[in-house]
Amino acid sequence: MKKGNTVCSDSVLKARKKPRFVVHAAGDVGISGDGYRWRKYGQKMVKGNPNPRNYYRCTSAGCPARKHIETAVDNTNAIIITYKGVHDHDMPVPKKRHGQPIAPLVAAAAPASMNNLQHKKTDGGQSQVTSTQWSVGTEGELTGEALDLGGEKAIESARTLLSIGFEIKPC
DNA sequence: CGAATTTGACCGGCGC
DNA sequence: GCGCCGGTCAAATTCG
Repeated sequence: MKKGNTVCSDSVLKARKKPRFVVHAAGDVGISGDGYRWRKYGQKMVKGNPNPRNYYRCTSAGCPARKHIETAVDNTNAIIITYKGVHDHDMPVPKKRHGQPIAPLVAAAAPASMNNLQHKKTDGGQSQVTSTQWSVGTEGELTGEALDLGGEKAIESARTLLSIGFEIKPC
């Protein structure tokens, strides 16, 4: 809609990337897999962070949920997930998956739990922002730090997720 | 064939 | 008032 020049096509023709999607942190596995389906709609290089920030949006129609994922500056193996908004629908069962994923990964639970809290706090449910920083170790090490704007609950949630994450095995 | 991902450009808001 | 940065969209391409 805003795009006037389609320079994009040129660039696209120039050289398309082969690798579909390169995960991120070491052993991330499902860091961004919160059970919902996200569609990447943008990527930007933010100052102060040599790593690009990825913008994801819930594929569900009408769902205002958004997710920003960026790699921590300090720890390249740590990612900062910022959730904005809440899902106004249930967890859509991924059609491509085996019917039902064993269990949502660590990060998976994060947003879900927080959503609950937010829902209570803001009946309107408009500008909720939840930042969660996950540090992924080498193999199955997962450390999560929930940095919320003032939510001990968020941290607790994060903790819960953490536990979940530990119990769940990538594969 | 359908869905998802990638990249560049545009727009709006905020700061100086 | 101008400049900069962050955030979002849309078209094209690729993969399952």
